Amino acid sequence: MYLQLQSHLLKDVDFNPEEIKAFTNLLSRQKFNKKTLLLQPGDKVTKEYYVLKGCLKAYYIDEAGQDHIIQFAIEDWWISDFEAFFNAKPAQLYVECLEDSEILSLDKLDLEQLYQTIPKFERFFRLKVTKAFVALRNRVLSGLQNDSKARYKEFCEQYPDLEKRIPNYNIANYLGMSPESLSRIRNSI
Amino acid sequence: MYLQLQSHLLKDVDFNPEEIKAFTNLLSRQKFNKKTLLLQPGDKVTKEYYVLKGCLKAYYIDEAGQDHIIQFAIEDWWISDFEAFFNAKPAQLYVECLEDSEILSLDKLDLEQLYQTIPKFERFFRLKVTKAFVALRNRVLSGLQNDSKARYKEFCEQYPDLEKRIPNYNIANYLGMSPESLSRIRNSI
DNA sequence: AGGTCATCTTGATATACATCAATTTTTAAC
DNA sequence: GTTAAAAATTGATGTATATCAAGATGACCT
Repeated sequence: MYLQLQSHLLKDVDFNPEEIKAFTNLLSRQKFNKKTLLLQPGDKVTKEYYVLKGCLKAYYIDEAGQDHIIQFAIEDWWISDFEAFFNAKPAQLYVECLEDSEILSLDKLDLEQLYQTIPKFERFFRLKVTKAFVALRNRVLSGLQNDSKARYKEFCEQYPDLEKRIPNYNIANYLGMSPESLSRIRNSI
Repeated sequence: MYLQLQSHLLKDVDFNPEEIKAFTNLLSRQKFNKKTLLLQPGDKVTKEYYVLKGCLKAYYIDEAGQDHIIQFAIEDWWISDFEAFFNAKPAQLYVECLEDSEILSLDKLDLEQLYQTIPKFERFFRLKVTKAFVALRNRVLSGLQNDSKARYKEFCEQYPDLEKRIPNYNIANYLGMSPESLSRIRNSI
């Protein structure tokens, strides 16, 4: 059950079948329609979400009313308001389905307990955060070092699956440029 | 011994004295002069560094020969090429002293072993990475949402100790603007 | 199919900020 | 303390990209 999740787990840490079972037992499966909000600011964030199928975005709306996309998630990715999740603070982000999606949710309390009984999971999630950290660092670097066109090209190389699937204006937002600019860039390639 | 490190450890996880002892036993202390490189591209990264005293920067030089500062570190901060450290890859970054500095270094192998004997340290470093992750996320957001002036103001609020201590052109680089712009901004405030 | 709404494109204008160049101020070295 | 080197400032100009506005294309609903 959840074969893709299973290989996702085994990619980083060699769990045995019982450990995987213990983990999957904690998960609950749900379907959500496009435009559904899994989280919005103020919510108590008790879960993180693994995408079985579909596409989501996490974004933030600043004081000026502008929204800024922090991450996308498609199949085999995790998404949530991780800051709120880890620090037990209310959400600052929206998490919204860009497509009809099928999600596994993992509860924070269950996870904490799992850490106690099987410390290997502490390792798994440390590795996961570390990878996310590196990806973010590269996003910062890309922003400092590249102009819009180069940033877009890099995005396409890194996330070819996202580029096909996600509307222009969402990608532009993620890359920190206007939809008009992205349109011109696409045209010029 | 290493009182500041001790309280740094206890801030996130309640270690007992033996555990702290086990940790500090792994550390080795060294002094470095200003401009010394602790790491440079190609090095095997076997250590991460805790700053007892001084100031350092980690930066990257891109294909165009431009350098980009990824992080600063002063007293009570950790610094290294974390991507290389965690993934056992050769360094991509330079780590350089901006002042004469006193450093504790922690070896990766020792740390891995410590994880085995005292899993609490796995938790400690997971929390540390998580915090760094959130800080980076905010840096991305700040870059997307603010103009140069607002970014500088935010930097000053967040890191008042750095702002005083680090040369103009290093801060400008970190914030992704030219030294000239930062100078004008400072003048206009 | 037709109509409505969302998304994308294209052109004209505006602006924040980089770049270049020259000068002043600060720091470091002997 | 004098000189050299590094860092910071200031002004003039250029450019990437935002913004504004209008129109074209595409998707979705009944």
